[in-house]
Amino acid sequence: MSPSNPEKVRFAPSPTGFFHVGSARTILYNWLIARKSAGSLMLRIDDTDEERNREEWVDGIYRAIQWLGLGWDDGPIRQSTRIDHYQEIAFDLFRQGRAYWCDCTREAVEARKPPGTPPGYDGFCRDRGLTQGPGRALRFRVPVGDVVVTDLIRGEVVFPDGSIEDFIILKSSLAPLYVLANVVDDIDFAITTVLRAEEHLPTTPKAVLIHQALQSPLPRFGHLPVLVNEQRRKLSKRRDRVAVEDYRQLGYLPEPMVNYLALLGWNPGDDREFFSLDELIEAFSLERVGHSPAFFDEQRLLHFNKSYLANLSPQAFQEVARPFVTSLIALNDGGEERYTRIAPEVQTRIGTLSELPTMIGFLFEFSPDYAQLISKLRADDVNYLTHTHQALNDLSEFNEAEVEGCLRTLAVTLDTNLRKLQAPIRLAITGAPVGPPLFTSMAILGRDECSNRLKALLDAAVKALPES
RNA sequence: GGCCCCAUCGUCUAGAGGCCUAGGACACCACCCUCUCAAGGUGGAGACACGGGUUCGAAUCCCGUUGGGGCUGCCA
Repeated sequence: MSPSNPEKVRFAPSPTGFFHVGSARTILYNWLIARKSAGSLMLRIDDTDEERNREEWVDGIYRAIQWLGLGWDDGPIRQSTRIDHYQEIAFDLFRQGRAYWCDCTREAVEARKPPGTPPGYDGFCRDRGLTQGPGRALRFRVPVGDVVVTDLIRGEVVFPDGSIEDFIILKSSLAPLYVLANVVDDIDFAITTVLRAEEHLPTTPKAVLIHQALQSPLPRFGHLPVLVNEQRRKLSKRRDRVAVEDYRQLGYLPEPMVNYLALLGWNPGDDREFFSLDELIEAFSLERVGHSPAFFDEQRLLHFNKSYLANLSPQAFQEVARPFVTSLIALNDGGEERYTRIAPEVQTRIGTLSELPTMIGFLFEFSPDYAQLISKLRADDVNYLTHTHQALNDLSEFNEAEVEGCLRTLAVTLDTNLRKLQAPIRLAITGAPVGPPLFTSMAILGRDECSNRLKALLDAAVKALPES
């Protein structure tokens, strides 16, 4: 695809909660368009609703964008600092007869209409010639005629005459509403393309109308399919786990998150599924964005995370994983070395970094529930453990190869196989039936610690089952 | 209720009238590999919502039905 004209796009979240994955996808697509066209992305904080905004959410937005590895070229600008400007524009609209003051309460509007009538404003104050005053909001006078929205993704969407009510652009408190503020900003900052979630499509004709009233050329609009949960409902901060921050804490990496998000609603047209940011810039195009809602599938996200973890260099893996185990490592004098040795062994065994402490904790602190371990022992296990304990003590050298050789020989001697023999040993050494490779783990722990752990389980077992 | 959007395996999707016996990926199942668990390898099961058109020919175009979703706030 040949480079197009530089796009000026914007990402305009409102700080009313945790930054969520839908927002992450929206800024990603905007960012990709900006980069691909050698244009720019503006970050705009839509904080006109002082009731619901909180400063910590603003910080959350910055942090999340940074974590994702994205960024912005212009801003951040705060709509809350431009209130006067929006008001001036609104007053202009009033002076031009494109807006009128209205003192109807919601209740009054409902009371006027016959029961069962659809909700919505009835235009009561349209021609009352009200002037500005307390309790009066400013409504946009929607002109007669269909409104056509040309959408980059969906084509022409027609909103028939009469389907758009006279909507409020300034509250009675004179606080501007978001359609107005957005249009004014999009004009002032010469935004060329407005790319946002599909839930905004119904308000787009209002934006178009304001642009026309302001005699400003329209930006291009594009509406991305919404992200839905298992019940196929729009992802909700209340019902669903959607906070980018949550995924970060669970041990998801930003690269697979971005990669997964890119593919939710867009596809490259071939079978590729792994993309770096640069490759995304190269491959991305709005033409290949889908039309239908997409389920945010954690299972698939996990797959991407796991793949990325597995493909990290051992050093890189150690570094990204370290924050999840620092306190564990500190528990043991040789903790650092143990961590370094075990890290490569678990790299392909975890889906998220938060699984790490459970998987390798036994190397740093060990206080298993022996009663539970004993309940997992099978008939021959005490015998196996006894022989293993002895054989390992007799070993001249204690390293991974020696331990493995010893146990393989022992398995033959005991007329069993390694699979069966290692099971109780693993329980004794790691405290769990599954985990990292056993021989490596034992070598890391050293002979004494292994011996102690084997003995401990043996003693506990003998005490619990005197007959064996 | 009104307006709008959407409709291919369970999920994300490929498919822009014949290349489709519908392809890939996740998940699932089986087998192989294997010190457990993973990873890796091989194979399997699994979808064009329905009904009418248009056409020599439809997953692809049109209409309708059904289903799902979004909006319907002096929120964004």
